[in-house]
Amino acid sequence: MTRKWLDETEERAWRAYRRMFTLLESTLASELAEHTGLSMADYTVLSNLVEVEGRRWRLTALAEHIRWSQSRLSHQITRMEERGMVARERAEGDARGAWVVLTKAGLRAIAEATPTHLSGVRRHMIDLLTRDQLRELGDVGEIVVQHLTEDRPGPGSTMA
Amino acid sequence: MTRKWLDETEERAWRAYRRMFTLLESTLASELAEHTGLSMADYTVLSNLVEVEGRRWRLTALAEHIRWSQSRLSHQITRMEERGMVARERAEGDARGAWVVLTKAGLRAIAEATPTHLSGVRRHMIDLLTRDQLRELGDVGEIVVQHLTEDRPGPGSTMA
DNA sequence: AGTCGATACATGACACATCAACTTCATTTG
DNA sequence: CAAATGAAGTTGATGTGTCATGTATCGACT
Repeated sequence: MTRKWLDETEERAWRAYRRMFTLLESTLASELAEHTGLSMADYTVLSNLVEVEGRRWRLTALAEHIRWSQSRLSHQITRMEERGMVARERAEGDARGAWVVLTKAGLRAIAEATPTHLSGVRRHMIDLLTRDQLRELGDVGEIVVQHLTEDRPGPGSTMA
Repeated sequence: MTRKWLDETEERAWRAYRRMFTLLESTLASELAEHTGLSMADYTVLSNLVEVEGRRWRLTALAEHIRWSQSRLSHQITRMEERGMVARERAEGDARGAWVVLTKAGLRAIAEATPTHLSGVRRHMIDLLTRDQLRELGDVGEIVVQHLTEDRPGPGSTMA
């Protein structure tokens, strides 16, 4: 039962990583909610819309990009639509499809939220680390990501 | 709008980190669910119970430890109680309080789940990294964690 | 044209998380 | 010691995610 699965260095890395995520996420989420009224889910959708040509995504493509299930995205878009931040448009040339497009209100919202959010990212993480640590973190992330995308399952995720 | 908030190195680190988490989490969650029928939430509770003296926690203490709200934990415990993995016991000496204790079934469940889970952690992350990278990751995590616990808010989190 | 299997998306039921009360007991304090 | 304050947990309403399924359309093949 008390057999060790990870040695000391490994366990320390794993625990620290996990705790970092938990704390960081909840801090960023509450700062974002407090300053802008957006949830992380909202932010994910909006920020992905704003940084793309035409400010529109096909539902499925976006879902895949942010690793959400189609269903989750569809529900989320429905709710955001009700709040006027995005709109659906029928896709020309494919009568099944639809675009999610950013509205003026959505654009305003993300424009306001971005500084808040990224300054939090900076204060609570980026600025605490050296250039080397940032590079290491990038390397580590990319290694793991690459491993996990060498075919692997699809959606069923938790966030962006 | 296209003003840069993070430089290239910073943005790469941030994106890689985030993507790593998303992928890792969903992979580990589905492997765990498939092999053991437990959710990550179940695993979090069980693993924290098993590694402590007496295999019991006071509700509030556990909630704080894993950074959940009391309410969330209470609901989760109720559901796990229905499945027979944990039980509540009234606390002696404090008639308001209650202990969550691990049951035999819960012990069996976590004993089975741990190898599955940690081998996933290993395969999908630990074994991909060098010792130095593990140490760096540990350092980075601890730096951020320390910063975020220098008073900071409480619960309102998302996971363990 | 007609069938068939895939694709794009929506939906409703259910599981889980969050939020704001609420209950019960402990502790402080005037 | 009574009243107030606070701590420990619970509960129910509501918001959000998941799963299985439904509907429409597309594309290919006959």
